[in-house]
Amino acid sequence: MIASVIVDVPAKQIDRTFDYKVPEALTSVVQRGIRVIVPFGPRKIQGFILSLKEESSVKKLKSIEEVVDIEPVLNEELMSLSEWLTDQTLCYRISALQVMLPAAMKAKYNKFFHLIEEKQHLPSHIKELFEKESPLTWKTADAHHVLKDLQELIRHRKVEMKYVVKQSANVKKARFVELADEKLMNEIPGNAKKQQLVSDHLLKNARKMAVTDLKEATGATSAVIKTMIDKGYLIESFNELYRDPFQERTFEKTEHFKLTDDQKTAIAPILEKVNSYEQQTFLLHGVTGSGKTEIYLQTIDQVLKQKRQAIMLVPEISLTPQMVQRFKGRFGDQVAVMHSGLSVGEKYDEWRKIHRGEVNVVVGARSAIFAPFKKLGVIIIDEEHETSYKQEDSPRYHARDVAIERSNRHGCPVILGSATPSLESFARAKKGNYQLLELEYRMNQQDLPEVKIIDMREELREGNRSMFSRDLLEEIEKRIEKKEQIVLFLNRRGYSSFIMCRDCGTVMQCPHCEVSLTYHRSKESMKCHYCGHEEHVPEKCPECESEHIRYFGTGTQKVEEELFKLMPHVKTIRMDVDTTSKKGSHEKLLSAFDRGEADVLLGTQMIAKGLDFPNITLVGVLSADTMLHLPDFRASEKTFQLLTQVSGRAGRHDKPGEVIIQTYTPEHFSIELAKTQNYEWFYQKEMMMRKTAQYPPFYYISLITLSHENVNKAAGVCNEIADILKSRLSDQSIILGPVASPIARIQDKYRYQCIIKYKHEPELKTLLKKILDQYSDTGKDAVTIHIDVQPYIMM
DNA sequence: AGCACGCCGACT
DNA sequence: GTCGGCGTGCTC
Repeated sequence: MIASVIVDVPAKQIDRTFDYKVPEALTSVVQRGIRVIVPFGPRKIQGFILSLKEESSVKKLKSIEEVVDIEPVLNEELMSLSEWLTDQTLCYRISALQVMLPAAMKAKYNKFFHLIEEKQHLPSHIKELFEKESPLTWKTADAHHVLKDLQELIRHRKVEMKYVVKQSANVKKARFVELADEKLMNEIPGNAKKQQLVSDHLLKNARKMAVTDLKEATGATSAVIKTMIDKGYLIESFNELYRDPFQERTFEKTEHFKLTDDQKTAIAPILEKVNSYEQQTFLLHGVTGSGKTEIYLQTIDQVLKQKRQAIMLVPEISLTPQMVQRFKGRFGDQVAVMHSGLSVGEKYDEWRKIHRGEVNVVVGARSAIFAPFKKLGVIIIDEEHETSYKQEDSPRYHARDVAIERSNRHGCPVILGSATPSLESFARAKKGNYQLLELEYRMNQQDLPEVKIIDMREELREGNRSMFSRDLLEEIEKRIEKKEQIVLFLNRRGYSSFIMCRDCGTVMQCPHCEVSLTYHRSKESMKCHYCGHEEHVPEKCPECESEHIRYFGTGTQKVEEELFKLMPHVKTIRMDVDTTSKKGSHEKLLSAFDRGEADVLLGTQMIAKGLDFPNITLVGVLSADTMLHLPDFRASEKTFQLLTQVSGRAGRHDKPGEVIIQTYTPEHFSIELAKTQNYEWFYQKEMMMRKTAQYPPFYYISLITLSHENVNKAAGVCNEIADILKSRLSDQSIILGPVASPIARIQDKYRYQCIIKYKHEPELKTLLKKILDQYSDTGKDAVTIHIDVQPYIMM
C-alpha cells in the first residue's frame, strides 16, 4: 500500500504530494485525513495523507515512520474544502490544511545530538555538555556556541544528529477517584471522620471527582484519599481534563424571548430553509438593538432540534463575556467557544469537544469557520461587515466565502447579520443573490440616540485648542452630576502618537520601515508596529539636536491626561492595547465600569462593539475623521460603520442617549449620514462613488505585492508583471501600477504593488497562479511575491 | 524551507 | 595541496 502525503513544508517546490510505502503494521490505520511522520531528505517531518493507492511511479520509496492520529483530524468535507481553499486563495496546500486545525496541533521540530559511541575522545567542553544532557538539544548546543564543533564531530562520525517531531498539543490529565460500592461505605470506621466526609461528599454530589476538587471541597489530605484507595473504598483513575475557560462562572439558564412581529417576519424564511435543508444566504439588516441575536438563538435552537450543528462567527473584539453568556445561557454545555483570548491549550480542548461531537454550537472568531462539524444546520456571521473576517496572511481567505462554500456542501442557510452591511453584501442582496431581511425597529421602541456633530475647526477658531469641544465637556459634566456614565471613543488607527521636532519638523521614523515610530508611554519607548523595532525616546532631535521635541497625536493616554487636567474629579477607565494585554483584564475593566467604579470609559476600537450597559447616556467620538483619510477605498464605509456602531452604545435602555461626534470635516457624507444613521442613503451615495472610482462591488480587485531590498528590483519585477497582465487581460480590466505600496518599505524591503480591477476575467486565476509560480523563487536575490485575491487592506 | 553536494580563493 | 565560502538542486 502506498500513501500520497502532503508534507509540512510551505514552499513552492514541495507543494505537491510525495509517495510513501505504508508499513504492514500500519495498513489498517492509515486513511485520508490522518497525519503521519515521514522521512524527508535527512530529516523527519509531519504530513497529511491525501490518498492511498497500490502503485507509484516513483521507484525508490521510503516508508511512513509513524502515524500521529488514529482517526482523521480532518473529515472528508474539510479535506476537500482545503482543496477549494488552496485554489481560491492561491496558497500552498499544506497552509490550507494547517489553517483548519488549532495551533496546538501544528508540529514542532526538535534537533538532538547523539553520541555514537559512549566512550570516546571528545574535546572536554563538549564532553561536559553531554554529561549534563544526553541527547544534547540543539538549543543548549547553540547557547554554548558549540554547533561548529558538533558539525565537525558529525563529519568524523562521532556524533549524529536526529530529528524529532514534537506534537505540542498535550492533553491535560488529572487524577480522579470514584466510589467503589455504596455498601462498602458502612465499613468506614466511625473514628475516621475525614473518610466519612469524603464518602458523603461523593454520594451527595458526583460519584466521580477530580482529586484536587475533592480535597478542596472536603478538606481531606492526600493521606486520607490514599488510605481510602488502599482499602478499596475508592477507585483511582486518570482522566482527560478539559481546560474550561469558563468553569469559574455559572450560566443562568435563559429561555426564548417572545419575538416581535418584525422578528417573526425575518426568521420565517430562515427556518424554512433550515427545515428544507437548503442553501440560502440571508442578509439580516437591522439597527443596533433590533434583536438580531434573538433570531440567531432561535434559529440555532431549531437546528439543534434536528440534531444538527451551528457555527456562529463574531468579530474577535466583540467576543465579550456578555456575548458568551448569552449563548452559554441558552444552550449550556453544548457550546464551545473559540477566540484568541484562550491559551493554545484551551483552544485545542475546545476544538476536541467539537471534533468528538460533544458540543453542537461553536461561537468563535474567524477561524471557527473551520469547526469540524459533520452536519451543519446553519452558519451565522454577526457583524458581517467587519474586516477581521478576512485573514491577512496566507491562506488569505474571507470567512464569509468559506461559510457560503461550506453551506453549499451541507445544504444549510447562512445568515449574515449587520446594522451596517458591507457594500458588497448589500449589493448582492439587492441583486437577489442573497435574500434581504430587514429589522426596522428597535425592540424596546427606543428612539435612536440624538447625534450632534461638532465642527472642530470652529472650536479652533474660537480659541479652543484642546481635543475636547466645549459642548462635549459640558455634556460630560451634566452626566457626572446625574451619576450617569460616558463612553469616549478614540479612533487611534492612522493617528497614533508620534514624536516630532518642533524646530526642524523631523518625525522619528523606523530605520527598517517607511513608517513613523509610535510612542509608548508605559515603556518610554518608540516602537514600530510593522517590524517590532524598538528604541528609547530621544532627548534631542536626532537631526538638528534641538531639545524641542514634542509628542504628537492623540493616544488614549494623552486623552486621559488632558481630561484629568480639565476635570480632575472625573474617574476614568482606559481600555487600549496597553491596559488589556493581560488575560482577563478586558473583562475586569468592563465589570469595574459596570459596577460604576468610573464615570468615563475611554478606549479605542475595542469598546465600539457589544458593550451594553444601561447607565451609558453619552457617547463622545473625539475625532471622527481620522480614518477617513487613509489610503483605502473603504475609508468612508468604515467611518460610517464605526460611527453608527459607536452611536449604538448610547441609551440602549430606559434612559435616552446622546452622541457627540467631533470632526474636522463635518460636511463629509459618511459623517453627515451617521447623524441620522440612514444606511440606505449612505449606501446609495457610496455606491455612486464606487461606480465612478471603479471599485467593488462594481469591480473585483486583486493585489500583487513585490518586495526586495533593492528598490529597482522590486519596481522592475512589478513592471514586468504589470506588462504580462496588460497583454493577457481583456480591455475592460484595469491594471493600476506598478506603484510604491502605501507602506513603501517594511523590514528593509521596498514594496511595489500592482492592482487589478476586473469585472469578468475567467482566466485570471490561472494566470495569477502562473505568475506566482514564475516569480516565487527562493534564491538569494529573489523578490518576494504576494498575491491577494480580493484584498481588504491595500497595503 | 532545510540540507547536502560541489566548485573556486586564502591558508598550512 | 586543504579548508571553507555559499551558489545549485533535491527532497517520495
